[in-house]
This record gives sequence, structure tokens and C-alpha cells, in this order.
Amino acid sequence: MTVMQTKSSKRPAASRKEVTHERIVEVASRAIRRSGYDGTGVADIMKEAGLTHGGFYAHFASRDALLAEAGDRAGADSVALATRLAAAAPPGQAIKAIMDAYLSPEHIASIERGCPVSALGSEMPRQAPEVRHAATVHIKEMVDLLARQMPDWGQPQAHEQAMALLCSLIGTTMLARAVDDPKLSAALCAATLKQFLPAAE
Amino acid sequence: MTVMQTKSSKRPAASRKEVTHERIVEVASRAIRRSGYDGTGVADIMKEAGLTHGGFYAHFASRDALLAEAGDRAGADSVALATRLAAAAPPGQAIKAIMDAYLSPEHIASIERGCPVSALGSEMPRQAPEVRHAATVHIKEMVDLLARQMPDWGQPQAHEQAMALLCSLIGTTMLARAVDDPKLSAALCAATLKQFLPAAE
DNA sequence: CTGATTGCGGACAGTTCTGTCCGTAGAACG
DNA sequence: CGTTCTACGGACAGAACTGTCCGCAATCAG
Repeated sequence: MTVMQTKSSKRPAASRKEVTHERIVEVASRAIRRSGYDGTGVADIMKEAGLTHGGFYAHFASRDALLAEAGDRAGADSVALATRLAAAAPPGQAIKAIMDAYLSPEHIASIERGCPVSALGSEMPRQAPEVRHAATVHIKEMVDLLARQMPDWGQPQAHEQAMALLCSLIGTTMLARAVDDPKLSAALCAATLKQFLPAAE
Repeated sequence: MTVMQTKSSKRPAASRKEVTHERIVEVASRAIRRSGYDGTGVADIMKEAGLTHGGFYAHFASRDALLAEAGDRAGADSVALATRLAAAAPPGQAIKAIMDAYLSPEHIASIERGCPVSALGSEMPRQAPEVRHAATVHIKEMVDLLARQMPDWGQPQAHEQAMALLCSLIGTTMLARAVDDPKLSAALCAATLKQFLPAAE
């Protein structure tokens, strides 16, 4: 209650706080993919961001609010990456480029920077409505992106093919990370690649 | 140290304890699918089994030991169910029967009694080695089961097709449960069915 | 350089969870 | 029918986690 409210009312006042806010969100978006929604404490995230958990609630109303923002961020980043891959691929090769990247050993190994759906998918049914909704929006974006790259884009079956492909990619990645046998892990990725890209090259 | 050890050394001594043990495992196998590995406390499980958490450690060395046994149980049950479905289907229709059941609205809706891989898959990379290994064994069993039902069983590509199919089924189920849009959920299941059963009926 | 603002650190409170311990009720057996 | 054994109940200890509160120090304006 010191002073009324404002004095200069300058607009770009939020600068220092926003930088910290962004850093916390980014750290959290990696932490939830690595350790799950339940496996990450506020203190852990703040520590990894170079802070203490004392000032956390100056940035977020609750732990759940951060997790919702972090999940949304991870999904948006993932769609953006796929969009860049599609744009950079030669004409007609976008699907192959996305599949190769998605099922690559690098993506299988780096859970904390990869697709959040394959990293958190089975925890989604228990999450808050806002978290599930954000994930659903990004999944729809991904289906649309894949459908636009299908050979028969425009036909009604393009969306169906895109949905089947996305389910397969996410399931393959999740399984490849779940099993404890590296050979099986690689075989699963190879099998899905062969299934959807029969005429390789 | 009351008495040495045994007196009559009768064999079926374990009866009452085993019944309770089994009940706890079954309750836990549903609880982890419903609430995740981290989301289920010892007290919750024991209460659901009609007990208190005081006597828990007479049955299991630790909470993790129960979760490992419960996960293994859920996986074994799931493979057994698929085996029964395949045996009961008309010749050449086993794959279709398994897919129809797996992607049915009933299975999508009943997480706590369904496939544990689609319910817990994205939590597997963080679990204890024994938990992951049990899951891997059951996944391999499922791949073999599907491969034996493939039209070209015996060919080397049967296993590849079985692996791609399993990844797709699990991914589709996980996504159908994850999204908050029932229409999208149904569309995902339909798309995968069409992808792997193009010449329906 | 001086003063007001605020983002952050450290300590605290309340809750929840795992694991321990011991007494007891009730089953199994002679 | 009486005795022994054991599975289970209730209470306790220790740790971890979310959320709160207040003071300080760094930052920016004048």
C-alpha cells in the first residue's frame, strides 16, 4: 500500500522478471520430460535455474500453473521443429525427413529435449483440463502438418493417414525408450520406418 | 527365536498370507494403471484391499517391490488375454480380433484394467531395472504372439510387421486416452484400424 | 549519487508419504 | 478345548514437498 499504483506507467517495465520467468519455464519443460509431472519438485526446478524455491511464487500461482505452461511450451517447440524440418526437406520428402528425425537414435536418447507426448503421454489422462487441452491442440497441429505433406493431400484420407502415422511414431518412440534391450529398441524403429516408407530411398 | 524353525514342515503352509498377498498385488496392478507409479501410496493400496498400511511390510520388502510385482502381473494378464482372443478367433482373423478389442471404446475407457504399456509406457524409462525388464519380456511375448498370426508367418518380415503393428496399437491407445476431444479420440482409433486392415470385412 | 521499488533468498508451517515397531486377535494344530 | 504362531492394526519417526512470510540487495529513476 505504499503508493497508489503507477507513476510513470511505462510499458516495457516487465523485463528482468520476464527473463527469469522464461528460464524457469524452459528448465521445467525439460524437467517434466525427464522426470515426469509428479517427479519434479519446485525446489529442483528452481535450483536447476540457478535460483532458490523461495521466490518461485512471485512467478507462478502454483506448481501446477508452471507445469501447464511448461507442457504447452514443450509442445509448441516440438511442432515448430517439425515445421522447420518439413520446410527444409526437398519436395515430396518432408514425411521421410520427419520420420527419420523422429525415429533417430538421437531423438530416442534425448527424452528431455524431444517430443513431450512420447515422454509424457501416459500421464496425460490424469492431468488438469488445461494441460490436456494444450496437448490436444498441439497434437491437432501435428496431424495437420503431416496431412499437408501427404502425397494425396486434399483427399479425405490424407488426415486419416496422418493420424495413423502420428500414433505410430509416438508409440514407437515410447516403446523404444521403455524397453531395456537396445537391439529391440532399434528393431522397433526400423520396423515402423519400413511400414510407412516401404519404397525406401 | 522362539523355536528352531519348523515342526511339521507341511508344504501347503502358505495359504492365508498368500491370499492377502495376491489381493494386494491385484489392487496395486489396477492402481498403478489408474494413477501411475508415483501416484499411488502404500496406504491407498492397502485401504483399497481392505487393510491398513501397518501390515504392508510383512508382504513386501518395499513399495518398489510391490510395484514391480504389480507391473509384471498386469503385463502377464494382458498377454494372456490377447492369447485367448487369438485362440478364439476364426482362422486368419486373429489379428483383426485383437485390433478390434484393443482399439475398442471399452478398452480406451478402462485404463485400470487395460494394457499396462499404454497406461504406463512413458514412465518406464525412469523405473527400476527389474520393472523395465519385466515389461520388455512381456512386450517380446506380444510381438511373437502377433507375428504368429501374420499372413506371412515364417517369413522374416512377419516379426517386423508385428513390431510395427504393436507400436501403432500402443501409441494409438495412449493418444486416444490423452486427448480431451472424444471425436479426435475415435478418429485416431479408426485411422489406425484402416491403416492396418485396409480391406476390412 | 541518492532514494524508492521489487525480485529473490532463507527460514518456517503444515501436510503427506515411506518404513518401523510392538501388541493383539484369531487361525491352525494337537 | 487350549496353546502356539503369525498376520494384521495402530502409533510413531524421519524425510520431502508445497506454499507463506519477511528482509535484503540489486536495479533503475531522478
